Amino acid sequence: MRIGYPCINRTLECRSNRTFRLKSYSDERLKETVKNNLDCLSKILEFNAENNVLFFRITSDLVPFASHPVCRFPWQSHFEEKFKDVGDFVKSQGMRVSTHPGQYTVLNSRDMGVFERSVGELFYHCEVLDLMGLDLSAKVQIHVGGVYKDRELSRERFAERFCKLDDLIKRRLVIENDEKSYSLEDCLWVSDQTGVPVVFDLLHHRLKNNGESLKEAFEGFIPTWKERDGTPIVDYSTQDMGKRPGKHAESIDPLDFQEFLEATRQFDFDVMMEIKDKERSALRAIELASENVRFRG
DNA sequence: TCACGTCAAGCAGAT
DNA sequence: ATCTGCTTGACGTGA
Repeated sequence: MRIGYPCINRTLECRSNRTFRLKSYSDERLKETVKNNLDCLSKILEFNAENNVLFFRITSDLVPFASHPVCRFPWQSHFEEKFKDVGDFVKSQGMRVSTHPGQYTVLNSRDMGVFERSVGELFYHCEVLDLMGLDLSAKVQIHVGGVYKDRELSRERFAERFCKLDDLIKRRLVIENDEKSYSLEDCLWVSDQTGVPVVFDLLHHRLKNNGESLKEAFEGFIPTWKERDGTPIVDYSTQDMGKRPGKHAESIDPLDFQEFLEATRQFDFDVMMEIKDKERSALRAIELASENVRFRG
């Protein structure tokens, strides 16, 4: 079991998700921002290594506007060495990284323009992981997408679109259950049609499910991960009490996390701690999990 | 230096 | 019809 956190480190001064306005785009601006972001990513990964954090989600803003037509600069070749260095460090530490393209990536959209832009965005995320020289356990995680008043038809459209994707994308893509539209059951259906692995999001599952126990849920999604996909991934978070359902808690609830570990102890998986205070809760989770024999840290 | 309106993009659900 | 939230605040103009 590896434990990690998404995108931002609040202890360090630097940020790997610096961006700028589209209107102020220039190749120079892009170069400067990407250099900053990659340097900071290195610092975050070094921090993680020192603290036994072996899992990390890389921000989608690493290369701002990478999939936008305005960006013609060959950032791939310009930063080739740097990407490779980051990837070498990840590998040397036995770490795993993932990415999570945003809400605008909708593979099953009825609008072909949206679909095509989504493919471009997925291509960018995969390119970053490829440039780092990482194996196929470095995943790109998205939701199934829109419902358009017909969930079955729309999840079917996702499956059809997925099958036609370039293998470069297909081999890294994984889908995650969400709290409104597509439950674990829907994701497993899509996985059955396509072979895509399923990330299990605990908070989303608590908000939208089909009555499965935690054990049944794990027995469902774990087998969707094949050897080359690496260890199955779980997004762990808890509800921010008193706030809108689905809002992530400010910090880890140690008791809930320990209960969760206990309830799932027969399974091997990596955990992304989706908690607002980022690395702080990840470090606490690692402490708690260290008492558990499964933890590789 | 700071306040605050706006920021590439889609969709669903609430207001 | 308009606003809010998503993984989430930060950019950048104007005073």
